[in-house]
Amino acid sequence: MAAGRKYHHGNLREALLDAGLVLLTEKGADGFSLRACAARANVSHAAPAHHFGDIRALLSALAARGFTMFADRLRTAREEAGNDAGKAMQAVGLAYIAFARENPAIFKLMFDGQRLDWENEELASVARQAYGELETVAGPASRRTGPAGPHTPALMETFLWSLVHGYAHLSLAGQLSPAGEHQTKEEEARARSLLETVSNLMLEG
Amino acid sequence: MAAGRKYHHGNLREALLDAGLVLLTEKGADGFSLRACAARANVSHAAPAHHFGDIRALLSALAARGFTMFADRLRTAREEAGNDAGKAMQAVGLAYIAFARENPAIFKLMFDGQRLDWENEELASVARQAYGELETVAGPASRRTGPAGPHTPALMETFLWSLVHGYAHLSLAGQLSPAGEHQTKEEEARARSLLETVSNLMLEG
DNA sequence: CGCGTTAACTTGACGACGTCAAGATAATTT
DNA sequence: AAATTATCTTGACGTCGTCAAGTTAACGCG
Repeated sequence: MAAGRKYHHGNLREALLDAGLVLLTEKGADGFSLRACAARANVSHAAPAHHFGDIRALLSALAARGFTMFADRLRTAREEAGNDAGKAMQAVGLAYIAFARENPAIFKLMFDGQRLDWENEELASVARQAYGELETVAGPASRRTGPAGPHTPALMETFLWSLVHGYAHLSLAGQLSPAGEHQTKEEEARARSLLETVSNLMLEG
Repeated sequence: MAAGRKYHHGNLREALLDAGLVLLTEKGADGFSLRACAARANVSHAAPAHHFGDIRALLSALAARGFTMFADRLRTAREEAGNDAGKAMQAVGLAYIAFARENPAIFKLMFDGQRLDWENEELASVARQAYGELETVAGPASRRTGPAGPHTPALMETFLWSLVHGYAHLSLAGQLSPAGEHQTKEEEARARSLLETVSNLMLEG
């Protein structure tokens, strides 16, 4: 057995999640693997199997952690924005995009859908929490009548969600800045004016 | 050497792309691999290396094919919608989402950004073409003044793009239908009313 | 306290993957 | 016809996720 490690780790499950989070944030999705997680937690390559049946379960638990951080971030933004519906919507939208840009690998994992097990109740629960924040700020945009039918709450939520999620995803894919440029500042400004426009259209249109 | 194959394929490059496209559409992203492409084209596992230096180059060429189909689809939708700006915007938006739902693996590949080589000029060119369709239908929404600053063309393009892309991506991630349900019909209707609302807000707001 | 049971972890193996190096074959050029 | 070059094969390497079997330590029970 390799040097300096006890047979019983004691808290391997959490240690593997910590390791996974570090790998994802520091090395990106390419640097992540089950074996790399195990190595970083100082256990053998097959140790994770006991706590997570397969890599799908590990990724789902990681995504759940991501959604928890995500929901916290959105909630904080909403609370700090106060009672102004427009400001709240903009703040939550910007927080959504900022989180994606600051945690690209985790964000992409959270919305993978292919590699995650959505039967996992913890994952579904924390994801629902994050969605709740969008519900809250999109709610005031709903009304009984509109130019093209009623603006139901569900429709306004999908509207806002699609918009900020699309912006975030396109930004991570490098589609919003001309090839390879790291124009963080400029993209931040674009996101801001986009959300100003959107909140105006949704709330006053 | 394995039975029934000639040493010189003659058109291996295209055959590999065909194979890749079939694998992606039939087996999904998990069923795709360089070796699987080679096997399907009836050549050895290392044959692709000569036409595509690495898997990145093969994926980029595949994505380029995807963007070509995509741009065609968007252009057709726009042309069939006629001169009504609202109808055109809705038609292109719906085509964007429909393409994603009909070609999930290719669509995800096209917007991966991690696995693609955007220095590849063919890829960049066809992607630009697809974006041109969005430009065309988003253009009429721009105006010099708005409630929150000017609605520049670039802003309206980003608006529309983010919205339809976000909807498409969330739909593929299974986030828009409650867990595992294949509500194609219902999601189609949701997309339709969403785009009606959006085009109204963008064009008349 | 001691002993058996069980949980936690290791070791080694398997097939599949992308990539590289070396060799074989066929088309092209001279 | 010979030499060169492009194309493709074969075999190998290290890495990956997963499985089976063995080893160690913790826990429950007499």
